[in-house]
Amino acid sequence: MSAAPNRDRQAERREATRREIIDAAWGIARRDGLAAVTLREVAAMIGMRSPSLYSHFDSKNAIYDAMFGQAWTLYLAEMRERPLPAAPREAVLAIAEHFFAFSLADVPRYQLLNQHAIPGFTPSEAAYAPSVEVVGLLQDTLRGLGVTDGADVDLFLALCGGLLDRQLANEPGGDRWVGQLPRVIDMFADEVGLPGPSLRRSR
Amino acid sequence: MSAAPNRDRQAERREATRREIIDAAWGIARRDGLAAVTLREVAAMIGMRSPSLYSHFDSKNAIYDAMFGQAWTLYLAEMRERPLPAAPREAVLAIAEHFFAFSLADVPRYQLLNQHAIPGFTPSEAAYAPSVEVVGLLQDTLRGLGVTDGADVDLFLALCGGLLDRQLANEPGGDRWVGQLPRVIDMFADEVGLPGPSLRRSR
DNA sequence: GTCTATATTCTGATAGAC
DNA sequence: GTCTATCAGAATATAGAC
Repeated sequence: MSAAPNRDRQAERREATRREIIDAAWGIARRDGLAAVTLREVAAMIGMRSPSLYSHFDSKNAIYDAMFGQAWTLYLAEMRERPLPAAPREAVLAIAEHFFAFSLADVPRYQLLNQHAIPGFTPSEAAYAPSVEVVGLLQDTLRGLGVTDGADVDLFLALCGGLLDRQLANEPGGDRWVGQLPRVIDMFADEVGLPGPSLRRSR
Repeated sequence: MSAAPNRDRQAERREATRREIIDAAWGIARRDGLAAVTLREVAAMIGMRSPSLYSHFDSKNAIYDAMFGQAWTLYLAEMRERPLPAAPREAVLAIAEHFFAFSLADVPRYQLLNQHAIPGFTPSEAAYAPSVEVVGLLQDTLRGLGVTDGADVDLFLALCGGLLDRQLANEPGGDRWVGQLPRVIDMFADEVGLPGPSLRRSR
């Protein structure tokens, strides 16, 4: 019931080209910002002309869409394979630290995933799916640690995003805000009643 | 030592035209978003042609710059004339509620003032000045309430921004995040040691 | 699938008459 | 100060040959 070998090779080649396009777009975004991504330059980076991209993506936004889905899928995979400390308070901090590290490692990626950085772009349902899964996994994980209220999950995301956004907006590259993460996680853990010693004093 | 009356009238007229241009730009931004502001449409809204705008502003970014300065100046004025409750905890909540109301009343304005929403735009020092004054006034006010550490001011801004950003990004028009403001201010007040009863139970 | 060539549209900005 | 006319350039996207 499998397709002919020739078909497999073609599909593989197509997928490889799609990935080349997406990688080139990420490269431009990291170098010059998300808005600087143009079809001409994406094509040029992989030795193509811009119209050829339309053999692989229906539009420019379809490229952003693929980037969005790919990045959330990567984050989901990292979440799944990442071991967590047994102590609830330490575990919540580890989740937040992972999110911070992922975000700070690639700011344009953070802007695409978490801010509305591209005017005309709204992710498709398919690309949105892994981000929904991330939130679901986060909810399950937090529930396992004792955080059962959905509003508490919202609060956790707001606290993390608040530190990250201020850091990136006011002092990119510094740690004036993100350095307060243990303190904020302590506040959160106290608020929702997680046991364990203070994260700040025990370090 | 004053200028001739004719000069005053001319200066007034010039200032009025500048304000017309800025108001038209705000109108477009509120209707279609910040990025939708074009010189052609700004000019059309006040019965002009786009090249005429260059008699009043050096560039499109100079218009954004004036909008930025104007909005922060307005917020600064509102802060100054707004009375605060005597109880520290209530006062901090009132400051945050004012910030939320101002932000939610005009989302594109919030994006211009607090997010990096315009790719090529960086505010000039002159336009930035009132925003620095706002932070200074906030620091002074919080100090008067017992919040003396600069890191605590950073924390306050991160907490407020975190709720606002998540609300606007995920559920504009709702109150799933901003409704948690009293809770978050309670957390902040507890953390920095402000006296007074819980804001949630006393309401 | 990739190419050349081009359509279409829009942008901010400038030149120069009045 | 405002206008007409235009520049110079960018962008996404399409048509059709190969």
